[in-house]
Amino acid sequence: MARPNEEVEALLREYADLIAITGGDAFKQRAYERAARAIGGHPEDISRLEPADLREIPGVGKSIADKVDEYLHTGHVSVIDERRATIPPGVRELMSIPTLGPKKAMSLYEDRGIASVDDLVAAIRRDELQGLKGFGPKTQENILHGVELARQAGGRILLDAASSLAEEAVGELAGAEGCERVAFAGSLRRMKETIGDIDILAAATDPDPVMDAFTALPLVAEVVMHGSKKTTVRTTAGFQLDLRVLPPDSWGAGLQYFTGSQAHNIRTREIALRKGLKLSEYGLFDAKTGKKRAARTEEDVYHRLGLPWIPPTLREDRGEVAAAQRDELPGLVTLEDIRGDLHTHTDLTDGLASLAQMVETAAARGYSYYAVTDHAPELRMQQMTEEKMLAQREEVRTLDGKHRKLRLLHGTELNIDPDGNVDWPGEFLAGFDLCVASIHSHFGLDRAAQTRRLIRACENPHVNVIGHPTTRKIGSRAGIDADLDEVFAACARTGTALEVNGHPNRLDLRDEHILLARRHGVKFAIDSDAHTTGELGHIRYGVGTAQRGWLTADEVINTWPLGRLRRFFRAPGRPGR
DNA sequence: GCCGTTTTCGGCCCGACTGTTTTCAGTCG
Repeated sequence: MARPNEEVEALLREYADLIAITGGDAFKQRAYERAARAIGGHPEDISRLEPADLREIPGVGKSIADKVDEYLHTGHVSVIDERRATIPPGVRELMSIPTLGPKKAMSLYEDRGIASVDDLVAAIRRDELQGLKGFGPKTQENILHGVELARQAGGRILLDAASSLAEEAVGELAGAEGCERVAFAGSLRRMKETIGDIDILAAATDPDPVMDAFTALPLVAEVVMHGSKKTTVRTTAGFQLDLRVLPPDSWGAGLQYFTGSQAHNIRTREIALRKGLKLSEYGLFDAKTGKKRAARTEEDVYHRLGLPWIPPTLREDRGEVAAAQRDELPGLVTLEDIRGDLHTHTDLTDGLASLAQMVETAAARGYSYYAVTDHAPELRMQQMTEEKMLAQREEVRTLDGKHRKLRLLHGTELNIDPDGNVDWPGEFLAGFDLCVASIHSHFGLDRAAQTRRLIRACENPHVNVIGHPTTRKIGSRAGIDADLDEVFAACARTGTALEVNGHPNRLDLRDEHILLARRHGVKFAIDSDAHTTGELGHIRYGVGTAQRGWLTADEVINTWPLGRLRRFFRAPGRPGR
């Protein structure tokens, strides 16, 4: 579904880069970058929008809407093709090397004919950059180092890995001399699905001991940049951490600034400007007198801008600032709202912990209900049988009541076959408290077939939740191609919940799909899909993703009391249990 | 190229660090 949006985003980004490389208007370049981001993050499939609707997307005006329309109809944009023809594609590739931007890339091409990363490495090795302005020995060394690092991959990491790195660093820095406060900010605080680098913010009057503690962290392999306000290090795995140290009375403004996103910050700074104020990481100041108006807490900064505090997971410039101005921010679902987990596994199938161990951990998490949903027989390697399932149900009923506040639900995770059928006949399915149904095979069916398949699963009266609906795996498998609008409409019509799977390599549905689905009035289940006791904690990434999709607790069925949840599972059109 | 509670023209976020062109441009976030 997101394909056309992603294609257009990439195209507009390329055009923005080409404008920068060829020395075009910097504001025009930024306008294209902004429109690219907005289209990439737009919840609706843009190929279905009329040009007039395209212009409703922030940052998209007549000129860009026309280009997008041209692309959607012809597969090309003539002015972009023309601009492309003037610059070899490898020149843009040069900009992927850290410290090389458009100016230096163009200078390499114009003065030395360098048009690829390989050309550049060869030129440096042959010492052919002599006399080229801006390319002294240190710069050349940095370029070679940057190319080497890029070739070793590194790249973005998943939320759980980023969280543990950040928590380790924050824990260590908290003990540094003079460190009054320390926290992570950036995309990790916004719970973005992958993290490119970790931003840590500390408050101290004297920054030096904190900086020194940072560069001395055991995880540090290399100090990239070391100043008195900002330091950057790289881990042995090639991952980057930034530390900013600010005066303690700038804490709130710093946290606001370094949490981003960049697009959100631009929005808030524009509001500041209109109010005759200037916003930086040091505080909110009167533009004329320079007098400080707010800085101590994030709440102070937002309030002084005339806004309520905006949760970090919303700060993506997807309309949250306008919603805040109208005082219409959603009351987001929180981890504390979650009363139970509806998708988990045990060692009866591919989990690693016993039912008793999983239940014990669920009870310790304070849940009021907990569903075990082991795999059904069509996932052949799990060798599931009716007998095994019924034996597990006995065990569940026995364990139920061992924990005073925790009710146990016996469920299963069914497999949706290519035709949309699931394991087991209806009479057997009727014995479960709930059924999650998921796609585990035939990922390559065409769009029509996948759409039909998912809708049929929704229409099965025994199916309560569609598990990891797109089946994507971050960084390794694209989601299936289906008409998600049709699928979401079917979920709403049949009272089937969509899962927000919290496993860090799934996060499925993802934020943008959640935004789209909730327009249809769908309900959601935030699940861990845990296969170990520790993975029950993954539900927090599901909550983060749900927040990024603007979900309120009422839209999430596993925030409801058990009675309401059971009524939802038996809603009209569904068989009695 | 976009946009509007100062504006349909004239703005467009702001600061840190590095390397090098010894006073600042380029890059980054």
